[in-house]
Amino acid sequence: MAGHEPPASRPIVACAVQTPLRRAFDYLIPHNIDPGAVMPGNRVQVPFGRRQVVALILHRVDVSTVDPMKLKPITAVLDEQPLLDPLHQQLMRWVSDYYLHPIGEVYPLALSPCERRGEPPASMGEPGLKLTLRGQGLPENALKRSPRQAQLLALLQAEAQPLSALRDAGISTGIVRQLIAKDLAVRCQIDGNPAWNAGPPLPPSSEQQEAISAIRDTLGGYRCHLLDGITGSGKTEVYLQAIASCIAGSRQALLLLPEIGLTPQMLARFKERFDAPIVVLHSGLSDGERDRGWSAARAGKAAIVIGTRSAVFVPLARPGLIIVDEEHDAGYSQQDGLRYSARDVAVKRGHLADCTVVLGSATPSIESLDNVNRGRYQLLRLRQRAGGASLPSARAIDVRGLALRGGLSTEMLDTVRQTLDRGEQALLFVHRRGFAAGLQCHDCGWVAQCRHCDAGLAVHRHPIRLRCHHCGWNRDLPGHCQHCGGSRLASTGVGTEQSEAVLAAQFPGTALYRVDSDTMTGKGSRDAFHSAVRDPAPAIMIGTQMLTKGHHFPRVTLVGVVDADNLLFNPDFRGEERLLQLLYQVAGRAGRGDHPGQVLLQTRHPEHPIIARALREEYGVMAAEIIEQRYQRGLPPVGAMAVMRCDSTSLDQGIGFLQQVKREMNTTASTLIGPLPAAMARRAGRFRSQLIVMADTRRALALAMNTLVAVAEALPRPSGLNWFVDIDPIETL
DNA sequence: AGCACGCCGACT
DNA sequence: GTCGGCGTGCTC
Ligand SMILES: [Zn+2]
Ligand SMILES: [Zn+2]
Repeated sequence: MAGHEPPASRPIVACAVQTPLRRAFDYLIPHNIDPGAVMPGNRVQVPFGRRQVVALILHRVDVSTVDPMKLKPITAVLDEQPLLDPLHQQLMRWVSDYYLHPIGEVYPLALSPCERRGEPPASMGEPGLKLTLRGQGLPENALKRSPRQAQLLALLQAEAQPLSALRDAGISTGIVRQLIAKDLAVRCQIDGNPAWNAGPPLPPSSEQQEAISAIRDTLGGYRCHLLDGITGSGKTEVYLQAIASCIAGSRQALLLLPEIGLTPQMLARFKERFDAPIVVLHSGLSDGERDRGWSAARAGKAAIVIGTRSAVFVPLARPGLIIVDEEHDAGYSQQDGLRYSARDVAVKRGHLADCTVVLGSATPSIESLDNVNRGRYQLLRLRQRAGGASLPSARAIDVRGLALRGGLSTEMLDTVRQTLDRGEQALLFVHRRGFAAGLQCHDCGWVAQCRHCDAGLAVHRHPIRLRCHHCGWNRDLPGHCQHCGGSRLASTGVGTEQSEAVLAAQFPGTALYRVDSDTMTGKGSRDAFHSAVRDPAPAIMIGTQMLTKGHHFPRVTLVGVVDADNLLFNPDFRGEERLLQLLYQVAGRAGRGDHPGQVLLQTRHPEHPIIARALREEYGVMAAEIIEQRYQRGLPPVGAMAVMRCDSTSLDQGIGFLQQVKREMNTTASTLIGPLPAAMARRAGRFRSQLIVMADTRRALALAMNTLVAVAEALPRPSGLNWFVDIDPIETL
């Protein structure tokens, strides 16, 4: 079909087509399309197999390696101007190369939902309503017979209104429709506030001032700062003032947060400070909202973009500053599809686009601290808490041989009581949700197992069921042991529900909040909890890690870690780093403001080096020791690591495939470990295995991984088997 | 991943 | 007879 005319006479372009295939696809530019209109970063519609798809132009191709008879022509050019500027194309190309992910799946991450579908980019303004000429001609007291319509008319007579503002004013869409039907009003676009102003800053401490100045001095070029600031030291104020400087130079600022739940309070703080367009981008928004925010960011209309990990890919017309808050947080690492670290992409982006990058954390990652040591990042430290509040005191409770109620020792319960008696609040951290971690037969040791995973089932009370926390499978609570028939079944390990029940009985009448993924289902429950927390009355908060993320608890003076041992013997090489970060983050919730805080750790291993010293030493001292250990053991940040993972319908199939890949790799520049079954080999009915790759240098790792992927691609793929690679994996289990 | 083609079992 | 099961092969 394409071959009626000598194809070589037409120009050829390489395109990123949305497909998991790890290559670009070449297309001809037909006669009816001006080759000048086909620019890199433009979207085009192309035939692909038997269907038409949206693709992005990568570059011109002088000599295609594809059989000329197979080349097809582009169907249509979808954009007059490229949606991705050359720097952004370079970033997306880097992501594809670095993470060894198909280019056709990487490029669309820089597009909004409607752009991915091939639709025109969204217009920037907010959808709104304005009066027609006829509506403008009405007298001020018109529509008296219909008070709601009159109210809307009055609002519109003042000025055109965004639909969201009308909703807030209590005007239903029905009223809007009625005015439109009467030809008094029409839908329109309301442009955002064009001002880029910052309100007065809070007076900074000398440390904050130093940090702000250091960041300010590097604006306009690439520099990465690590803002190492203990909880309550005012990192956000540093962000605000650095951003104020950035937008004063009419460059845009991008602030990344590790999870959606942190955006509302950050946005509130930003709206208070800035009279400037702020765009929020995360997966909790509707497609339309994302489309509009995306357009505003790319057009340079948005002064500030606040978003979660995927927002690192949003095009910005004039990027000036990229901030990654809580940079140590695992939420920046995507765990499926393209396995990227938004923090690492942010740093690369800053480097390519000459932006200043700020990584902020109270517990910086080992990688970032190492980058400071190597002189790649500049360290900015905040060591004082606002208002001079003192750091919490920490103590371990040795619970060996103690009678526990709901996992709580008498000492813990007594300290909770004292805290409440002083009119203060207590926060208790339990590692698991549900009532108990497992169910075991007292007579034969049988443990209730998930049908689809190599994992035990957790006991839940509301409703009463056994539930797998890895796949969601659940069953009723058995009355008898499934192995010996005995009836003495006992729950093992404590979950949030159990501690909650004990606390409710011990402290009747005291406000008690449980925060885990079972109670924090909707947006409403989260909001309700956060407003409850601001209530100064004595209260107990109990929950999982969810409770530790970034939130402010001004009245909490006691933090209890109910089962500190849970993270103690994690075989992953990042286990200790995780534990340390968790302990310091949890402790950071205690004693803000003028009340000193205390932290209690319940443990059966009080002699464990981390438990014994954590929270007495500074985080940085403990982290330095972990870095030292990593160097001794030759683990990241020394050299580089990657994993090829496999999931399949049988374990042998996965291991066999990885073995075959390993056999065909004759590398000396890297070390291959495995293949080995994953820590939980069977999960949701799939068997997981992995091949770990370690190399002394990034370059050697990239080389090895490229070959590894090429080998795996060339191998026939057994049905039901999936493989993928994970560069800089956050866990190797 | 889609989406086709293709070749064998149980339904109108 | 054909509706449909998913094996395997291809996409510029
Ligand atoms: Zn038994
Ligand atoms: Zn399961």
